Amino acid sequence: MTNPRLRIAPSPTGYLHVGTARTALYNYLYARQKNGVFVLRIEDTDVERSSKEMTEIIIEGLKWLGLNHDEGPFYQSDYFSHYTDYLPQLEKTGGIYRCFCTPKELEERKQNVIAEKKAWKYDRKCLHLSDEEIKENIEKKKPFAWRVRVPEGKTSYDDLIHGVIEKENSEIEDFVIVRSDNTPVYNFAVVIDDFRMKITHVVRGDDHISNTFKQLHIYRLLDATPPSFAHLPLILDENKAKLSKRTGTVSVLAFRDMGVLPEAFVNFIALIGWNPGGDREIMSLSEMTDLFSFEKVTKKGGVFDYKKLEWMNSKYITNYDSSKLLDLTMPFFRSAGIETSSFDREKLMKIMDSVKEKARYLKDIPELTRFFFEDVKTYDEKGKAKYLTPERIEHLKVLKEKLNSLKEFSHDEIENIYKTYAGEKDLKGGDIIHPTRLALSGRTEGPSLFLMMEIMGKETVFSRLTKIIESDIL
RNA sequence: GUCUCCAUCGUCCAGUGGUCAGGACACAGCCCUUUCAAGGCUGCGACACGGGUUCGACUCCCGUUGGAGACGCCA
Repeated sequence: MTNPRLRIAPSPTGYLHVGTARTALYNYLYARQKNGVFVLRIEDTDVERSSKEMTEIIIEGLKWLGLNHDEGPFYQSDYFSHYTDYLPQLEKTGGIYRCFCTPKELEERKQNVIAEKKAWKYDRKCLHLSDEEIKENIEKKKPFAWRVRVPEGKTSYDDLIHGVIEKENSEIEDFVIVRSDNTPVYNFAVVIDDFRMKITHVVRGDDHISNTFKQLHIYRLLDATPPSFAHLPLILDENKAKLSKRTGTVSVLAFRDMGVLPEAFVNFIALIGWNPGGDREIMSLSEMTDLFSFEKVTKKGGVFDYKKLEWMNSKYITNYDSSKLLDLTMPFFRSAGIETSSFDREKLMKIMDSVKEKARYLKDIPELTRFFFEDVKTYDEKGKAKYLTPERIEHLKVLKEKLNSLKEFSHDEIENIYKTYAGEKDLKGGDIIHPTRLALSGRTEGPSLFLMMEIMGKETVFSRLTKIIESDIL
């Protein structure tokens, strides 16, 4: 067998949906694993709802995730004529027919049927038109759509995830493939595209299972071998309904903008509906590529658990390369209004390292590190009462003197001063550490104090200590 | 309403006839500690129900119930 060809075919809706991202991921993993080709195709046959910007957002999202495509992007709207080119061929088979019913007529008949509490399906009115009637309608230039005539019998296929799925043809209506304005409908465009692009595996959401039966009939009329299908379980919201814009964050780029690392996001969504077996959870894209298989994809829809994403993201941040982390965090400093230019890169990386394991999102980092960059303006109220007692400020005075004698203002040296002083005065470390931290950062929590002092440097440490010692802050 | 899919802790997954039903997130407690985190330990917590098949069912079959999805000249 030749190398597989897979595709992701999003419709430009203004954002890259989390579900689409995961579908893209599984397509990508399989294509890469089998040395296949991953195609990007934009399904914009609904011209009114599509735009260039929307398409770019999707491409940007895919790029952020690192799911690079090999071919495309192709735009369905560029190929409108291709679809209708197949019409004569299809007509010859007798498998399609013209439908002159107007949307309005259809709607009326549909309502009548529903009123009787019956299931609506196209009533085949136009299938029974005589040749003369058809001719007459055409001469009168009455607009028409093309419908597929679904034959008697059953339609079935072997889904890579669900196994054999079967449906009575009587349950499938004669569906439209070309609108009366001569544009193709989704189900038709998809089949023609997949056929022309020689797609071998169609991997998409569960919600397309019912479309699959219709598409199978088009393949039949085309006399083409259908691709393999894999229908993925849906990603659900807390209410176990299909994740939608209404019920949760659905845009992939929104996660980027809150400071989720792409690797963490990919890892997380991969695990909704798939697992290589066993207890493995943290995996890179290339590891997943080796491990992926459709057999291991779950059938059950999975809830998008923000808490677990948060955990996974913090884990990734902790283990991330400091330099890369810094680059990705810069925009967040900017939007937090923090000026970082007075620090060199080495120092900035140290700052990153000091808070790496505390941040859940990149957007947390500016607030976690603000005091490194700006003077302390406010001091934690509770901390002030608790730690900045006169007695403790006395300690700070002495400590400041001792620090002054230091040749090297480093973590270890500073620690030595504090430990020794605490021992001499029979104090607990916290008795001098907490007041110092508060004086230097205005806060009661933060990075390890001695490390913090080393990063800040002697000058800043002294000026901030002085401010506390000399002011009547109490 | 019709059709299709699905069914293990609150959530994400392991499990493919014999397991004390395992891990992770979340939650609770304890430990560590220089605060906050992180980390370590412990706890809480599930095979939807009813029939079969079998020496034996979470695992196989049927049904019930429940949930979801699709029923457009949207994609």
